[in-house]
Amino acid sequence: MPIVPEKPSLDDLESRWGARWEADGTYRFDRSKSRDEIYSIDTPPPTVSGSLHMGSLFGYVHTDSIARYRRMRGLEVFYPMGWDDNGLPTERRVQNYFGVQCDPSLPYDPAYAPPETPPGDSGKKSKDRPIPVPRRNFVELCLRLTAEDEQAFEQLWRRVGLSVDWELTYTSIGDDAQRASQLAFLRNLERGEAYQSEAPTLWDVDFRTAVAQAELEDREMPGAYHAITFSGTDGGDAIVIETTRPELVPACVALVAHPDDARFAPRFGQTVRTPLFGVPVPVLAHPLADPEKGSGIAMICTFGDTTDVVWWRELQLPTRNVMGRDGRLLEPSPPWGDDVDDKADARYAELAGKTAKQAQRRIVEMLEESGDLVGDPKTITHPVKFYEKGDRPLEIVSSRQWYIRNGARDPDLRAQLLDRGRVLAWHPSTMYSRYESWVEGLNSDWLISRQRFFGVPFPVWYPVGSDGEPDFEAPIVATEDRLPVDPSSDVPNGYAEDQRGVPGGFVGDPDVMDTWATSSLTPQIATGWETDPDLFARTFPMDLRPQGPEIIRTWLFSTLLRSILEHGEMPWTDVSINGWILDPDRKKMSKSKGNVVTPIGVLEKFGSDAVRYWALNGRPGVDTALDEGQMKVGRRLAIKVLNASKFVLGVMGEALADPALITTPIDRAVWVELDALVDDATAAFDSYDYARALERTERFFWSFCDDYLELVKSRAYGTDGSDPEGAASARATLALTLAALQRLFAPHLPFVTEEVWSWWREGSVHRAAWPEVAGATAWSEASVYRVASEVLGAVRKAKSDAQRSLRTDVLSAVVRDTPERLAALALAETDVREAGRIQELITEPATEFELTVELAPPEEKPS
RNA sequence: GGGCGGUUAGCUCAGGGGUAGAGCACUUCCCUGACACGGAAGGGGUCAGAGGUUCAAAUCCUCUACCGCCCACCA
Repeated sequence: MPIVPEKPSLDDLESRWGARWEADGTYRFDRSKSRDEIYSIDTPPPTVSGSLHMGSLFGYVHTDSIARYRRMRGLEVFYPMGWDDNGLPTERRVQNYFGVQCDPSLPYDPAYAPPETPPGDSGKKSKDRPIPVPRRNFVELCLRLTAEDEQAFEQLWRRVGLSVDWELTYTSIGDDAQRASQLAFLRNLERGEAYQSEAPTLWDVDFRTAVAQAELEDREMPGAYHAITFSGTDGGDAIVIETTRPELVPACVALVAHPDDARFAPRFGQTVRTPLFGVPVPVLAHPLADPEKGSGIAMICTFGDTTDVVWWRELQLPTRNVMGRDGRLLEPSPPWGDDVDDKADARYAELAGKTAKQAQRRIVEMLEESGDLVGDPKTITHPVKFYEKGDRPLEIVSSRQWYIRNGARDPDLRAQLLDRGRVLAWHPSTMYSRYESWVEGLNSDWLISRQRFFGVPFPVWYPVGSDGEPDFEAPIVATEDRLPVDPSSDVPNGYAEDQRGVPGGFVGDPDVMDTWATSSLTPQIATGWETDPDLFARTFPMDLRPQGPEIIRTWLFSTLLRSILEHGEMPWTDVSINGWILDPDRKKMSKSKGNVVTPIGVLEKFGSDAVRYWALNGRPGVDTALDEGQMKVGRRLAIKVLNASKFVLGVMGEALADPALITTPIDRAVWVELDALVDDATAAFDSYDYARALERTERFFWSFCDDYLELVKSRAYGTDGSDPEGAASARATLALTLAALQRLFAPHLPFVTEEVWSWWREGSVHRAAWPEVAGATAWSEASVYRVASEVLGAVRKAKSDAQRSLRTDVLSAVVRDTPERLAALALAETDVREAGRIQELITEPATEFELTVELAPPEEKPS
């Protein structure tokens, strides 16, 4: 006998069932299953940066619904969680939170304690200078803060009902992740896929690190074209160029125009002199020069932008570097030879030490004084390259870095990556084009080294020659059995610690890897690559990679690349790309406006199922507005599930969902519709369209409550005992439909479905079998259910129009409709009359549906 | 500059050759024996614009406009 609470409620479902699932191990991964019985998910490790926002919830809920669906389909779901605690966001947060800054030159202090009253996450920048902290102490602070954040995230994920197996959790800075990162790197190195190179590199002057192509973004910035005169030699006229970066005039190594540009063709091969410094530079031709831009001829500097790098490389120009790694102009003067203006060094000295901005102001004054500035600068806005997390434009400096080949310089590899991307099942399919345009636009190999502190170090040392200089051409690599290693504290085989940094000894590679170098290995890290071959064989390649659209070029591409390089196969078969969260009304949320929506806040206000309902209404890949209205609707749905379940269980008693008992035509008709729903929802989930599955299920459910329950109520109660077979049919249909609906809703509303399932079924609904199409057949051409629903609805409308209660008796009702539909109606006449309180039902053939009713007169109210 | 989406009711969005849909908001009614954390009903739309294909277009094709995103060597 079902045990139904007197007053069902959504209160506390999260904590009650959350604890029960944990205790029962409901989502525990059973690793005895074989690969074809397993569904394996490459969960995105959220960046543990201290803030939990609604965007974090959105995509994860989508994935969870997919995971729950697959689990109910009988697959064992491998659903781990990872934490991305590696890298710059953490470093930056630790700096701000504790008011410290890493100083790698300081020795480790085992007794170190952070400031007693750290500034915390107040959001205000401390006026105090940051306290310098040794590197290893700094890393410890990072670990300490991320551990707290990871707790907060786990609590949030549990609350929202993610069905992950929390025993499978990994972190991107943990030993396993470090080992995998270093191992994969060593394998890349062995196969020649990783290499070192000294080259011009995009450089963030604030973070003082190199930056990869994938981390760039353009920002529209104000700038100005400065027209500047280069005086001719060899009897030629002066040439006017336009530049937005006049401060780089001292770095100029040539002028360049398009080979077909008749204005400059006579000057090709001639020499001109730079203003102020009088440095002779050649006038050259290159097809990349755009005759339409500026004055049609550009100055090439080392280096103002990436085009300069191309020209410098392809025209084999000398280097005249002026930009320092701190974003200030270098001292002393760049190498410009002897044949220069007498005042060249003195003039440059006025610029040296200044930031690019300051230097620009000064050099413009100098150019005005010397008369080399033509007219006033013309202000423009133009796109400037920034590191996506940075605040100042990137500079280009020459530095030694590690790279991994990614197809940018290898047409065969690029073609292979495009082909592989095409066989991935993209959900939605249009997302492939983003991958394609990224791969087609790759212009450099993947720069994986970063001049930072908190990250996975390169497992590499360099021998130090007798001159005290490291030999970068002959790296000493760690052996695989020693991983993970930290070359700044570990010693290479065959050396001793006292040989560190001395002639004839060694030094460790000081850099750490790009976070994507680790994140690109999440499939390997999660599945136990090279550490747990048994697990690896059961879970790799994985089935699904869910992720956001903004990291297709980073996470998705790099993961695919490394899997192809290491395993020669794809890391997964399917990828689902979730949409973006938009603020309500596209207004920016801010604390001052008081309209910030926090996950915890809405989860408490509406309940987890309601918030999931909102998220799951966002179509795959479609940007979705944050909408508390949808959460309200979700809450109402969850309450309806409680009440409808309570009612159905009360009416049907101990009835079985035995199809053989379903003999009444309208019950058969409902069963047919249920079959269609199951078919629809299953197909939707199979194509990763959780939103469609939810929408269809919800639509059926409301009609089931409004119409079917009303229609069969009376018959199912069977109070007069006149139709025992009809009562049994109704009860069996109720049982069948309720069981199906509870399971169809389970991936979306895990808490309320588990609650109502527990009232009458053994075990978790989340381990119950997904409903199957039964192959039901109806007893009538027209759907008895639909005709009866329509008549019932018309009766309700008539009562509502008359402003009468739905309890009002109908003395007589005349239904006009097609003969076919009237025949269908006849099969449900008793149910319709009971539900509508119709005393006499008359039918007349017609071409279309029409209903007229005569209502009982209102009762005199007793005074 | 190249590409991908989008434009449907006041709002948030489904639908995708055959009479325009849902929820919210609004109006009216109903405390009916599951549900007032309810329920019933109603008003409200030239489906961005223009052309084309078709017996029939919100839906397919072409172009235009605007919005968003991705990519691009950005002097």
